[in-house]
Amino acid sequence: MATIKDVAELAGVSFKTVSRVINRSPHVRDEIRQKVLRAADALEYRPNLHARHMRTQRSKVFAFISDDIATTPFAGQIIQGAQLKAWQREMLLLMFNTGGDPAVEEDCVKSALERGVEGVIFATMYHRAVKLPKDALRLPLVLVDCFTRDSAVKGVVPDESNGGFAATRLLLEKGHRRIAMINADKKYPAAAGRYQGYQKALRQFRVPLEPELVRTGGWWQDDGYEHALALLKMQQVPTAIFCASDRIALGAYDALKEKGFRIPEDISIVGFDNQELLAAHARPPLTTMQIPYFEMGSWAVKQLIEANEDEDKTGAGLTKLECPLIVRASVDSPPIKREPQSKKKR
Amino acid sequence: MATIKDVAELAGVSFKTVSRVINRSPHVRDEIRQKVLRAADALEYRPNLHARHMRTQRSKVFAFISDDIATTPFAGQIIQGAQLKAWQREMLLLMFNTGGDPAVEEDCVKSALERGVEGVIFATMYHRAVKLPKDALRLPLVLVDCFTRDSAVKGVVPDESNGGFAATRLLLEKGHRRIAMINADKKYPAAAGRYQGYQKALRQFRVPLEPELVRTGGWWQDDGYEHALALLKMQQVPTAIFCASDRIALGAYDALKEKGFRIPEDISIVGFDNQELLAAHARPPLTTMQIPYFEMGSWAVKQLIEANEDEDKTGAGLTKLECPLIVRASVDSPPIKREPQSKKKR
DNA sequence: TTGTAGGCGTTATCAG
DNA sequence: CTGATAACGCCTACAA
Repeated sequence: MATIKDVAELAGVSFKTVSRVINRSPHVRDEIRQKVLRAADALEYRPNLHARHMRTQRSKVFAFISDDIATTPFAGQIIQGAQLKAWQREMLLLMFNTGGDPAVEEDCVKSALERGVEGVIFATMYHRAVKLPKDALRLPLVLVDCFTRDSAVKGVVPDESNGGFAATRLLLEKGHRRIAMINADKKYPAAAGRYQGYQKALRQFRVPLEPELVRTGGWWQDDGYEHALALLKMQQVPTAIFCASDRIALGAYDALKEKGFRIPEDISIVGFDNQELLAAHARPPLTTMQIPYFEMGSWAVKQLIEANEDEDKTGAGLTKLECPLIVRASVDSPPIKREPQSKKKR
Repeated sequence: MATIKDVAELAGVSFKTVSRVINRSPHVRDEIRQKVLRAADALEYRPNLHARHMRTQRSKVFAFISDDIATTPFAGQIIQGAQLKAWQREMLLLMFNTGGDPAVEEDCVKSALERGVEGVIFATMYHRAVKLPKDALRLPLVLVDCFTRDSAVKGVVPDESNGGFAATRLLLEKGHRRIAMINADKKYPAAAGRYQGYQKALRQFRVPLEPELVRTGGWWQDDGYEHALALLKMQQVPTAIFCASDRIALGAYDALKEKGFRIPEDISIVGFDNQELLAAHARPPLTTMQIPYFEMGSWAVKQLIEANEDEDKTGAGLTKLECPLIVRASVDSPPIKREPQSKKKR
């Protein structure tokens, strides 16, 4: 690879002049600038960023540390959000994957330190509390989809509660009054938040919360299937179900279809996550809440960049990003009320 | 951050001795080594890899350039495979995302060059032919899930044909003789390969290929649904369907269920991709072929490392990695043959 | 507007 | 076994 000196020699100037041209210093005669540019082009010169970093202490690299990138389809969105924003500022992302192992996490931070990264994005693949690896705070740090118990670090998570609220409100606005929720265990912040939103919406519409309409279990299709089945066996079947995940919703789909209920004519369904693969291609396509993974990734990098530019913009605290409603075809008005009927399989 | 000289001073030795200790040179007295190690520890010394790189020309970084990481759930597996293998060798991955834009691809390569990466992994999110960005060949390069028309570059793709063969063979071994295939357009190497395998298996079992059993369209649930519907309308309904993707298979699921066919009692189904989210949690869980994304990522990095160690191991050519069969519950023997029945909805 | 000296933190070479 | 000196490619400070 050609160096700055090679270019200087070919252009017949000192290497410092080349340096000025490369760095867009205004103090170079235009004629000379052209000459240098031509020489650089001819030699296919590329500045060596490692060398530059040694002088400037700016590596133009962030570390992206995640717990488990492979098992969830969301990782890509966070990464892309982060990557795109970084690319705009000519920054790059160095990938680390810890598998959730604290020892590996420490090694990652160590490695990031050795490479002089200018900041760290620490991302988890589901919304949860984390313990920071040692030394993590020696660098500018932003948390994505997670938080520390003391929230002493800057971070971003989805606004679960508002999401649950919006999902439930949609159903209420359509006229539903008997709305079930199939939730996951409330030990998950996502489940707890979405449930809060559900409650709040009911309250706002003065619909009493009926505990037997709220069912709790796992995040998966099976859970949705079983709970939906139970819901369908009730004396008075709900006219709508808010599911805490798209997977739960699709499990519910299976149960409803099996029992001969039509979606959305008989029962409306709302999911959560907007997993393209599932939600957009279900029959009927699923109305759901999107989690702003892309935006969280992008937001994190933005914070890092701003903190780098403005020393005092470092700060702490948790930011919540809105979950947009994705309207598809699984929600409609409730069926017109008939004479109370004895429950039977149609 | 402490430097090698700080450590030397604290330990009361020359900085070169510290360097020796850091680099595990055997030519240091043990007593001095301990002293240096203690000093390094006390100062929390970390070698500056940029500085090291300047001397050694070894950045210990590979570039991972992908076209579109966010829209497919597979990206994470490739990345993790690559990342893990790299991590074993103390190498890191620098992420680039091109969005498929050739101009951006060039910028990525340029950027990779500036940062002195030791190799490039160029990955696409579905199996296809690519044109290499300019200058890409100035670096050791490995293609993942794609290939160049002239296959002058080293690369790795799934063995689609063998996968299609194994899927079909499973069905044949179970006793099926009337096996439909719902495929995607054969312009996709994946579709073409899987179809080849289907043909080969039939041939091997001396089952004549019936063109009306082979249906072609897109990769999605809708396609599977429509084609399955058409298949069910045939005079003689197939006893098994090999679907070129899990999404197609799940669309077929919907159609079969709607028409009252049971899986696998009436009709067996095999998919392709092993998308955990879809296949493992379908009702019934879907038997399918796994695409070795993780292995491809890992393989790519391994090649790069070996090429770095052995100049002459660079070479070209396409490697095909096996697609393992994932047995779940959607395949069984064909139903016992009855009197030919008039086709009717059950 | 241009050029020279010095140093960023390492490792390589070669004496001692 | 240990240490002085040079070099990697670039940028900063200062001088011309």
